[in-house]
Amino acid sequence: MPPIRNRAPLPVTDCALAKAVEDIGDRWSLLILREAVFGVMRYEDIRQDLGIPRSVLTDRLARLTARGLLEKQSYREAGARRRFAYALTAKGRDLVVPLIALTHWSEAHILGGPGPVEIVDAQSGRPVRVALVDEGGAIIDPARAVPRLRQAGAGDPEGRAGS
Amino acid sequence: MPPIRNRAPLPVTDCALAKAVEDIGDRWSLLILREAVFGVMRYEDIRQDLGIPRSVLTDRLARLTARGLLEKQSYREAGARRRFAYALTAKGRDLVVPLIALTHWSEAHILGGPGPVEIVDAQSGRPVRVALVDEGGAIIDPARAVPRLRQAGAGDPEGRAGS
DNA sequence: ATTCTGAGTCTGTATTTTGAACTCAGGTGA
DNA sequence: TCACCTGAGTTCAAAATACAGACTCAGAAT
Repeated sequence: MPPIRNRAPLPVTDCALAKAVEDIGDRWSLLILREAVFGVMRYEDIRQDLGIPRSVLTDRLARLTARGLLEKQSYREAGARRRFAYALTAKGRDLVVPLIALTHWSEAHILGGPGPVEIVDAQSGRPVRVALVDEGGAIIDPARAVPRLRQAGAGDPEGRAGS
Repeated sequence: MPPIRNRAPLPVTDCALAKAVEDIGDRWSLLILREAVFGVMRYEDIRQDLGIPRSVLTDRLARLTARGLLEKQSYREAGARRRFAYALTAKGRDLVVPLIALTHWSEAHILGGPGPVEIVDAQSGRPVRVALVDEGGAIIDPARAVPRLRQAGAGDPEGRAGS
């Protein structure tokens, strides 16, 4: 008899995750952002890396730009024509943490082992991973993380996670 | 003059993120998983919380079950008919870290402030956040995280992040 | 003047999503 | 026993998206 609840403590419309999904909840956006993280920032390069249809890429770049994750820059290399690059904004750059988290999850549960790319600290060169930490910086086991309503002063009116 | 690269260091087909996107890269899957984290595990309940069309919900539950993120359990409460619950598997439960990371990102960059739900350590009751940590447990600034190919022994043939 | 390339646009077809109606089984109340 | 209700889907037509491929257009290079 699992802890089944029949209603979430919060309408989905107010949910931060739902807003995030509007920005990046489709088959291509996260992959486009990953390209940008790797420094692949031009239309043709992205298209060939991903094999994404042109019309979809055009649309996604426009959407990601409109939402403030990418910024379209035009630049000119010596003796070449003007070209464009879609660079990560601060908002887009901050997505690296969720991106790394998802990648590690996929390596653990889909690939079944470490993938060919790892994330390291540029300073020390040592690999980094994603963890839950409390205010003091102590690492918390994800199984102990539970959601709680911020508003009400009550102790635990809602929000016990399934884990 | 940004560090533009014209090819990613790894074909997208080999990319862990691409596999993850196959599982959860659409408008509904993450929201369904969030429901499950909150303990909302039944077809009708999820449907009403999310406002998702029935045919899509049926399809997504089947897909998430087939991919091993959810498990369809049938159970019977006293004097009621047999019903079904879609419970998180270990694989699904481990998605809470990316989910929390995305939620925090959305609060920071879309909502513009803390949302109504926070994640706390069930033991201490203190809020937790997502961070990059190195092997020693020290917290690393995301701006210092860079991708690197695992295979080749070379120092830094590829993979400088845009940040 | 012709060719090439990057960055799109356009078009016609295939897939998905949506919303609404319909099904079906188990249980309840009369 | 019969009519009714509810949960968990299935079915269907219409609308929205995705896709592949051809086409456009401007600036350089030959």
